[in-house]
Amino acid sequence: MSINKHIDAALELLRRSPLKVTNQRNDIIRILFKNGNCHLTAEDVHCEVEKLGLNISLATVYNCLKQFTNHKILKSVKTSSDKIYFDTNVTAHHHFFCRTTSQLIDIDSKNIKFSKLPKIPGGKKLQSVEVVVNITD
Amino acid sequence: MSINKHIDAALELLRRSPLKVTNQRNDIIRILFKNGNCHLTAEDVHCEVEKLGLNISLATVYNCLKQFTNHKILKSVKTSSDKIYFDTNVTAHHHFFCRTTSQLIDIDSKNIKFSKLPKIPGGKKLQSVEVVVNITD
DNA sequence: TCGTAAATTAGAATTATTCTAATTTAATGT
DNA sequence: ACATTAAATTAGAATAATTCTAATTTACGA
Repeated sequence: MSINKHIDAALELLRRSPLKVTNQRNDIIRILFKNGNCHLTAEDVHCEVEKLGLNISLATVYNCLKQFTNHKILKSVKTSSDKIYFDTNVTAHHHFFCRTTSQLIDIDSKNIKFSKLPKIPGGKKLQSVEVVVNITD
Repeated sequence: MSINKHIDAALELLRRSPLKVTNQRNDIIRILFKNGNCHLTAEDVHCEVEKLGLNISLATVYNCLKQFTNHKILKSVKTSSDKIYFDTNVTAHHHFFCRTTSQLIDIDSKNIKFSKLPKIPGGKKLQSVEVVVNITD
């Protein structure tokens, strides 16, 4: 068991999920959550895997990130960049996206409030409201 | 000259831009703007090109859409889908994105109001605030 | 310990998009 | 009108991110 609360919490989510607990999944969770909240691409994670000398294929990295997202261990974020970012913060929140550096920064949901929201089209259900505040250098 | 205001306005924007006015660009503008506000992918546009028997290559469709976006004749929208949607509405506004049907629906900016927005990180400049209201069937 | 469904893997395939390099064209100045 | 030239068009190759395939391995409940 690690000393890192974020890692422990995520490992716990994995154990409670219907997903099987494998060495690869444990390793990937340790990589993702070791620095608290962050935004990593599949390639970022795979680089870290290589750096640590772990043998986890790129396909497995993609599979795990997708499954973790399906099971609310991660959240995926799309921006005007062409990569998928995986966010270790699964609570409702928003993002700054810097178009110069392609960097994502969390915005706590208490820092964005709406005084007006539109009516949901008939027959549809609200799922989530995502705000991206685009910034530049 | 067409009878369609949207088409005429967009053709006018093209003429006023530094871009050269070509048959392909005029044709693509007619396809994009004939139905007023809409959200099309490059593939959508190319299908319509084929259907009309116009000979415009896919590469040209991509080039034109990108140039139109650079010159504010179009706006590009990224969603949790993996395609770029091109929006004929270039004014500030937001979107519903239906995750079931992959359909985009405009939200007029007067229907979303903020009572609180976050402070922009130091050294950065605000570019735009984009809201996506995700919905499902 | 066994059985089986799920996970992993290497590499191929796919998808959307961009690039390349040769050809054609639009718009400018004469 | 005509030549000039930078921009646009094109087919097809290339790229980049991601997903798929099919064979092998593994986790874990019975």
